[in-house]
Amino acid sequence: QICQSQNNVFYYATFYDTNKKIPMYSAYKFEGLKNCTRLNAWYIEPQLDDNNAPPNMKLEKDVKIQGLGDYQALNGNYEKSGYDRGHLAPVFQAESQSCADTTFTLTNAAPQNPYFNRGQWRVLERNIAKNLSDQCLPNKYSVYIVTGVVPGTKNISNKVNVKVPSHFWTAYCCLDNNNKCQISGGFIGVNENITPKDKSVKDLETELAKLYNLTSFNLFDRSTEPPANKANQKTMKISSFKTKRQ
DNA sequence: CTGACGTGC
DNA sequence: GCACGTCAG
Repeated sequence: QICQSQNNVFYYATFYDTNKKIPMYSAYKFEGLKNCTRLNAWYIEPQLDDNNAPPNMKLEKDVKIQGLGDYQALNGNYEKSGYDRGHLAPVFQAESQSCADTTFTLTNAAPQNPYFNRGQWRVLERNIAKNLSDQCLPNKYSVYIVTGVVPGTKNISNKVNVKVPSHFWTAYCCLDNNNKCQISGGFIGVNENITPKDKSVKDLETELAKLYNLTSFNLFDRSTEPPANKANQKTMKISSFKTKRQ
């Protein structure tokens, strides 16, 4: 579990698989379209490979620790792989420029078919942002989005142990003053440039439980109580995994 | 940094 | 034509 931060300010949360070296999901709050610009570099998270490192993302060239890359993907893993570093928490839906900057960390990215990333997935991110802006923000709902992947069996390349997702999915939930979800929905698509399928949260949970081989899977916190307050006083609703055994 | 590419509007 | 999200050099 990583709370993505720069200078100790936290912007969103990621559940990262250090074995497969891709995130399972990123969860964040949507506050409208901000026209943020993109970085042209990707950060990494030193604390994954070094327990003593502080939890702020850094540029790879500024990190000098032994065993770098043992527990996370590095930029070189993606080079000439034929895959994009596809954002989970996207730039397009970021709440601020600093937030957009912090999405450029490899723990928030997974190998994505470039035509899918730049094609149908991009269209989906934009459509969701527009619908949420029209339907939820004017009502003063708090909008939470969680975006994740289903790991496939393929590695990004012969020698590099970074798993290529079989699917990308995303789900949103608009909470009213009483923390009740008033508007919600989701999408899932295979990692090819095919239009992702529209799903209710419930149907998406059922499909994901099957794909993850879990007994149940909850995208959003079922409780009406706000979750433990963390991460810059944002009440982030994190999806939860319930595994058969762990 | 710049230039380029494919997608989709 | 234009915006977008990337990549290569």
